[in-house]
Amino acid sequence: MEYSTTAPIWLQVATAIKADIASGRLQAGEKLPGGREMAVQFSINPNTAARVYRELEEEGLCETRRGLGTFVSDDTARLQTLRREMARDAIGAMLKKLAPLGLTRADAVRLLQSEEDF
Amino acid sequence: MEYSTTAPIWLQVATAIKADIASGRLQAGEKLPGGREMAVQFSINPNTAARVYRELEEEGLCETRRGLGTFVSDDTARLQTLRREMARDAIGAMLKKLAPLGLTRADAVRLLQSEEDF
Amino acid sequence: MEYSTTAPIWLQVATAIKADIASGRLQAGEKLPGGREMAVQFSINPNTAARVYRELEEEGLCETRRGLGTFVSDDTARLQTLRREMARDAIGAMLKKLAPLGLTRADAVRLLQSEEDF
Amino acid sequence: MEYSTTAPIWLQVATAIKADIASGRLQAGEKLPGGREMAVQFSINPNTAARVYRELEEEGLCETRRGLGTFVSDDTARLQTLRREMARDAIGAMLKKLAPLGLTRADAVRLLQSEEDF
DNA sequence: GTGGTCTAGACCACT
DNA sequence: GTGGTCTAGACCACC
Repeated sequence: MEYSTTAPIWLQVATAIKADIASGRLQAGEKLPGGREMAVQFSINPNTAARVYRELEEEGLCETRRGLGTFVSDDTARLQTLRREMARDAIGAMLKKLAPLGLTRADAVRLLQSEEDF
Repeated sequence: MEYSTTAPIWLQVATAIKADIASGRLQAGEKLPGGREMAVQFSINPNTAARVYRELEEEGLCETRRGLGTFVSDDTARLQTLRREMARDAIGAMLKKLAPLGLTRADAVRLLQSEEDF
Repeated sequence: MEYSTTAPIWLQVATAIKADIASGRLQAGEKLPGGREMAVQFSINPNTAARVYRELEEEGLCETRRGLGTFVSDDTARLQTLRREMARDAIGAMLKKLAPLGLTRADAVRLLQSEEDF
Repeated sequence: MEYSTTAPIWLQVATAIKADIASGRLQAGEKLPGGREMAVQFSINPNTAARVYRELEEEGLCETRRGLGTFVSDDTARLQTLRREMARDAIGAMLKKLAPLGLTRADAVRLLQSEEDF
């Protein structure tokens, strides 16, 4: 058996910010805190903060403008894709857990439509 | 922000065994490996293995009979409940991730029924 | 015939503490000595001390707050139940010893009301 | 704190036999098994069996007749006293447990007369 | 062989 | 400082 290890901090922070973007708490084009400021907010090293922005940039969710700072992408199509990716991931994870119980996608639909409060 | 830590080994192993019980890979009443044997299988200390069985016992999924070993509970009602709990958890986790995206249970149903392959 | 064995140390200590809680020598919400301190007081290993607190916690008599310590439950209803349980146990044990002598509960009442000093 | 130790086997066996005498399972004057026979029955050493009879004899509950064996005392007054002693002990033990709960003999009577099933 | 108990000592996370 | 986790190894009781 393989034991799980903690995800790197930069990934945890990046994921949190992705969630904020997908949910709209961070708007398209909005300015993100600078590296030093983020380092304080998240109690991390400035180098780690930079790693976070690099990750978000590579995913096309942020843009860094020299001398101005880092901004949420204003590519609404990309942002829309992000939402779809996250929904897709959430559903995929559920189906992956349900499968070993012998439950299919149809079963999931049935359970969701049942009156139980999940 | 709170950073995640690794789940304790005993919990990871217990969770893996729970999954095996829920999926039927481990049958009701079946004997589980002894503490020392499990310690070898999972590369853990016998005391940690005992911790695993204690957890499963507290959840009513195993029974330990002194001098004989530990066995999967033969309480089929409990086992059935376990399956329901796990399905419920999987669905609940999904809804929790979908909510911040502005997606409801009805949206989840719609997405599951769409032709996309998740 | 089955010969009696000594009760495990953790149970003896737990029982002593239960008695202190039931008698009010330990008040609801009161802080109990930390694991290491208890280990010294009772001349046991810190791990055994932890076993004691685990037992008391499982019985709902203590609450452990990480980084703070272990405290007597402030659930007065539970504490009241404990008193009733202990009284019930004491009476049950007596009746169990009296039964083989052909003495019933009514006899016990009669003996208690007699002027003999027990 | 003082930890309990196991009672000596001879005492445990003697106590078991006392209970049999008090309850009438062993009648006044009845012959008890010989030392070797008892040793087998209780899985103890013949010397330990002898120790058991010595104890019972000192308490006036048995009589040893050279060449014949050991017999339950036919002193019915003594046997009656035994019954009273045992009842007294049972009640005394109960009161000793009730005292720290702030419960008196009168409370014990009240509890015994209540409709609860102990 | 099994699990149950106990000791000894390490490291980590939380407060 | 606290409790939580993990390791290592001992001895006992039960089957």
